[in-house]
Amino acid sequence: MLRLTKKADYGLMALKYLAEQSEPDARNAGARSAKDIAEAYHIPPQLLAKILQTLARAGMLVSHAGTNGGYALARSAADISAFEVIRAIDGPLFITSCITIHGACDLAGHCTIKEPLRKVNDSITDLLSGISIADLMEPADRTADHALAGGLVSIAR
Amino acid sequence: MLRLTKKADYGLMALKYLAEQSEPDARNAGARSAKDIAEAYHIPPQLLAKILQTLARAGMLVSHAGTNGGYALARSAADISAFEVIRAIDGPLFITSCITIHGACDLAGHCTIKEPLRKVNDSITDLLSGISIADLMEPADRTADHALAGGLVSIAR
DNA sequence: CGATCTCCGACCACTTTGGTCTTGCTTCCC
DNA sequence: GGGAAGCAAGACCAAAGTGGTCGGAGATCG
Repeated sequence: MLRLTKKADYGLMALKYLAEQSEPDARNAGARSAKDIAEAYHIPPQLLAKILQTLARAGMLVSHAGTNGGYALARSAADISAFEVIRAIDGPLFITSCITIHGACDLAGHCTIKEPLRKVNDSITDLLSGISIADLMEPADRTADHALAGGLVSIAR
Repeated sequence: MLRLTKKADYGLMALKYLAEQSEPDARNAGARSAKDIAEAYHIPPQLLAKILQTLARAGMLVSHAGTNGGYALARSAADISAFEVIRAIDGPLFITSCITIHGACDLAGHCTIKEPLRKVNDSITDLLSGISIADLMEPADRTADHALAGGLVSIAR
């Protein structure tokens, strides 16, 4: 269905939340517990915890255990792309099922449509790569226009 | 995982096959049985049959029962977009799970990332809408370049 | 008219996803 | 140093969606 999973959704929301919280001041190093984030968005705490762990393992977040611990962005919000997040959570994304990591189609010579679709796949990848967590924080309208017209992709209607 | 299902893959392949077969001459009105197409691509015949039924119901194919019957394109290959096919088979595609047909997010006010992602969603929709079955038939390299550079989307690397 | 071919709709099994529970480890505060 | 707060990591479960199969209904042609 060409949709990204709820987990990826949650991950993006959490990153955006962390980016917002850590920005205004460095009062508490921007560390927020998984529970806090989960409550802010009304999502299952334990599920979010697992997602945050994944992102921490992928190097996008740093975790701090113990009292007053939590998660914080490992990098600047502008340096984390939506594609990176989705890839970390949902795994490598391939638009067609016949495109494997080896680039070989399981239908060998029969599948003749994979090449054009691979181009589409690349386009989507590029599109998502050009959108950072920082972009998500901007006012809705400006955000997309910025991301789309800001040098990466332009759509001609 | 942002992937389209095998069914959609099969559907696109079948449409491409029908477009190719019906093009050179109108010997048999371009009608091909589901079994023929399935054998050509080595995919389960009955599964393909179901997919073709769906496409027929969506108005992209016309079916003809009985001996020497089969399916044929209802329109020109250039008038059928990849998006239309995917939408018919996999249902409406929404990149985020919180974007419903009503446009309302199930997390009410909490979900703050849906607006930027909706733009991404629209971009992908436009991208797929600009690719027709006819485009799939062209030589691989020219195809994507044509579809991408041919007025719809341009990628700046 | 009837045999055969093809479409058509319901049905079933498996994988993936979303979500929960349990256990253990690390850090901070008293 | 002991306990509480919080992360880490694993198994586990239920629901949904996907991939695939089966038997019947209807049309065509000899």
